[in-house]
Amino acid sequence: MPNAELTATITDAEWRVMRIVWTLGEADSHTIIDILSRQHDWKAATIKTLIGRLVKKGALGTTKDGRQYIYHPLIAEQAAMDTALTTELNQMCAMCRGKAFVHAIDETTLSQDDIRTLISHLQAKLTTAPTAVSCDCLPADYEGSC
Amino acid sequence: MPNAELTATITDAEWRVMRIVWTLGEADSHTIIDILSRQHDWKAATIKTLIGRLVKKGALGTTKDGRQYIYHPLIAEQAAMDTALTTELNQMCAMCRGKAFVHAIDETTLSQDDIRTLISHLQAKLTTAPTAVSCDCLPADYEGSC
DNA sequence: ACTCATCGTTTACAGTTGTAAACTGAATTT
DNA sequence: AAATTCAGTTTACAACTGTAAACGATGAGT
Repeated sequence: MPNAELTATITDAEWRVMRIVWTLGEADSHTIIDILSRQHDWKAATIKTLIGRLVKKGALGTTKDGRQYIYHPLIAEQAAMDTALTTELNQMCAMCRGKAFVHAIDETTLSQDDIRTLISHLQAKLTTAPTAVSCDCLPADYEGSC
Repeated sequence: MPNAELTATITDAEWRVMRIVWTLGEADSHTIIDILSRQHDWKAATIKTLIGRLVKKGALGTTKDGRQYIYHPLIAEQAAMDTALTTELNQMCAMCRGKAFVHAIDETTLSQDDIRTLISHLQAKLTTAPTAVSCDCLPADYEGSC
């Protein structure tokens, strides 16, 4: 059950490895290398490096299986995604986040269920939402807006 | 009018600089350094480096004003945010993006107008949305789901 | 004219990331 | 037992990042 708190961050390339292991639940390096060396054109050595780094930073755990290891996630996929997205958003101007969401949602394929969930969360939010969100890019003694 | 297509990416630290210039519309280095050296505890030299890199990579333009420069954005803030968010999302499993949105929206303060816009976009999307979005983490010949 | 304060540019340097070859030890084959 | 084959580990290396000191030119004050 993956749930550890990750110290380091997972890089873009490492993210590809995690997606394979998250989806399969667990995988040996042969499988990971087989899939990734086709998806991208990465050499086996490259993928081995990424796996090694993920183990070292605590994102993947290992179970010995004879000569080789079986890798499994130590962090949950949804939690990693949530954190990555929130971190990205928090870096942006608070005032502009809403429009960024609109754009992202327009660009993303979502299931009917996801859309209904989103609508209901948004409707609930509406009752307590502020009239406006102000720009937080400047210290208090400067004024301005995006 | 900022609109250029950016070749390189803007890093986290550089993003802080851009937010100042985006918000003020234009700024001299003294202003940028004044604000940022307080927000973080960056030395003036650090901020100068970041400004220089942003000019070199085409994110900031300059206008000479006597001995110094006035910096102005060459790329639009909303476009940069949209791209950053979409890029981040596209790196994740398609099946899990909806839940990531739900989490992000729960965590983000949005204005009533933003929420209404989001709801209306979502309602429009609902009519053509698929029943489910499947996992795209593996090649076709492997099966599996997040 | 000389000195001082600046502003922008150069140089610095360690850590991270992408990309991969080389090596090492154990298991499998002959 | 020797040779071969992998799986994992070490080493490599350039580019990018965060962080900053040092330097050089130019305008301002004396």
